[in-house]
Amino acid sequence: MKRKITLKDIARELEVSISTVSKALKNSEEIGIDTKDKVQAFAKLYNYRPNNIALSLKNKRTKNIGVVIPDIVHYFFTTVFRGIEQYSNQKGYNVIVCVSDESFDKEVINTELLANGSIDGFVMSLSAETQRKGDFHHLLEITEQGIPLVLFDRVDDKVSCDKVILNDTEIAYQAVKKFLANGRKNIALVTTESYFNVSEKRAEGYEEALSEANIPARPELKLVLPFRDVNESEIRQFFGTAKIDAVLCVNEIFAVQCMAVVQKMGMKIPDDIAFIGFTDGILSKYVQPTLTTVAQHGERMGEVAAEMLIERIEAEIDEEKPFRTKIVEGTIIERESTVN
Amino acid sequence: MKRKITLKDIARELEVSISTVSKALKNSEEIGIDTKDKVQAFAKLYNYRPNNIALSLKNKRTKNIGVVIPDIVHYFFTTVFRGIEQYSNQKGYNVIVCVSDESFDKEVINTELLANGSIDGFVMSLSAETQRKGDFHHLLEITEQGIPLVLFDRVDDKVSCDKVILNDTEIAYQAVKKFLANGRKNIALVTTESYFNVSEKRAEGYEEALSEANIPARPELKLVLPFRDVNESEIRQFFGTAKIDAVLCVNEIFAVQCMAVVQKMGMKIPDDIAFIGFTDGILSKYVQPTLTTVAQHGERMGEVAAEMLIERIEAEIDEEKPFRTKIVEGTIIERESTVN
DNA sequence: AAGGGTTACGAAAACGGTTTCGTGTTGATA
DNA sequence: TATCAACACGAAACCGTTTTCGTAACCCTT
Repeated sequence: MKRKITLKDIARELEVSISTVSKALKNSEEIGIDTKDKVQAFAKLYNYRPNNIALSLKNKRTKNIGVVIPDIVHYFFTTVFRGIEQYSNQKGYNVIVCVSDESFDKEVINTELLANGSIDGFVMSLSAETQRKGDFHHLLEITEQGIPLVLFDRVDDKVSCDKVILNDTEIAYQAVKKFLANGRKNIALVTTESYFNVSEKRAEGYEEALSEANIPARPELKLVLPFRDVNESEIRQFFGTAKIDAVLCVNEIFAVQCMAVVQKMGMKIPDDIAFIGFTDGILSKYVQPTLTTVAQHGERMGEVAAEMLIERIEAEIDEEKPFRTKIVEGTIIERESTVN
Repeated sequence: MKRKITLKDIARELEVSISTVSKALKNSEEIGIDTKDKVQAFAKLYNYRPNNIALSLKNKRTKNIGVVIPDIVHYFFTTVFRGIEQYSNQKGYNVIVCVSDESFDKEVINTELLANGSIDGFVMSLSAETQRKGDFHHLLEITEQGIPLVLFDRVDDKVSCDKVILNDTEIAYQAVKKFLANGRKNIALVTTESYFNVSEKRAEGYEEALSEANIPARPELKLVLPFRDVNESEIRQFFGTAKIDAVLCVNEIFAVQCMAVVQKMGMKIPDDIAFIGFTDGILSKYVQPTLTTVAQHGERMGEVAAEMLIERIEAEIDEEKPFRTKIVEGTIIERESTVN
């Protein structure tokens, strides 16, 4: 087993001081050419690499960024993560991921742990529980310590930091307009509990488009599904009761589940009923019929978030930049569930 | 902005030495009760937390584990990652993820970077390119340095370390047996390039089951698809040429793509043709008809991998344990694509 | 009163680097 | 020959901890 070699080892072996070795390896002008050659050759031979931890301690920067997300087995978050990881890596940063699992406590514990020197900044998306409780003290602690923080997708106005979000309201509005342009009138919304800011905003876009078309909002056209363990009978009852010819779902899973139910009920997609979902994941592409969805461009969001974060990390200390909110524009990808 | 407080700050403020503060916070017997109270109260008030980096340097352990996987936007790897993350977190470890993106170079760069002190051990799955090249020098370097390494799923015999794999051969064998028991005779295999050890092993199971049933292997029943960008016409031609009544696919995407094609060609699933895939992801559950698949229990694999890794990390230095290979048993989840 | 054992704390080294600030040696200059 | 840069290198501080070891101060013993 070859132990890792340190500056001290090289210094001892070559009978020079540690500082000389350090400088020689950085090609400092201070060191004579012979010594430099000797040190560099030795270092190369023994494959010397500086210890990251020692560097971090000295430089007070770890070149690590912390990513805290509610869930990793979830297409959207996964793509955002990829964006973050790619951009960060390319900029020389590593990524430490913590999954909050939609739990407030886990989110708090993870952030506090990482905040003690392990990372230079955070990219986060709030857990469901955090959004429901509206308790952001842990984020306040982070920002008060001067640790840069970027929130994406699941954000909250009460937290002041950089943010990256989708134009949720606008794109939901556009989706409904598309239904309307298609002659659909009875447009339903399938959504989650309202404490999710994104669902809320998508609902706003939905209502806006309807009211603009002078279609009164009808509560019986709105179905709120639980976050997990959706049961089919609820869906069946919803579509059995009201007359519906178009459905906007706030995610692709809801859309696919609803499509399966209405198909079993004998309706034809998109002739009798059209669907648009959010999250352009694999499901949307492969389900039958293929689903028209709003591509949220997760990878792009991740890139943007990482870019903003690293910019802050590397900014001069007292460069008092105001917080920005960047908006990534969704794209409606048309597939079989709407064209007819 | 509240700067992070250090031992030195507390020591200065309370006019005691740094060592006293350190000991007082650890409730050392050495320190008088009054001093302890005073220090602890002060530390609590100012929310003192030890700096992780300094601890890492001192202790020579980071409590970080490195995870290097080929792809993150991929159901199987994502679930494994979740398993790793959950187990590690619960054991007090954080997880640094690097995505090799199926590239050998990225894999090498990432591992070398992390190996310089950033992590206490690795969990990895080999990139496609690494498997194709058969070059494992970077892994050798890691293990030679005494850094624990656990490989999962995409492993190789030439690397000596702990491993976690699926019983690929056996479960593929069982899947084919299931087809046979169902009266199917013309059983196709849809697979990837052979340098993937898992595909290779699944193919072995497939062939074993056939030869056991005295069915000669027919090369025209084997379709090799590229890793990405599958084009439909190739699939169409395959199913148009040979008479096939059952298909084993080495992943769910292939299965879903093939199912879509054969359905368009007018075949009925599962009456005319049955399908079994690997990777029990969301696609399998939601596609029409739902797909019978081999659940690879990614989360379990991740847990097992993390457990083995942490065990090694925390083992006494010279505890010469032999390397182990743990096998996670797949489960065939029956759905509509096979029952009839 | 000298010796011995606690008690309660501090000094310093160590982890592995970087960097500032000397300083001894050399050669050139006056 | 005395002076002075320039050169080439080393000592030491520092980052924030932990931990070993040393040692004042006190009390108790005889």
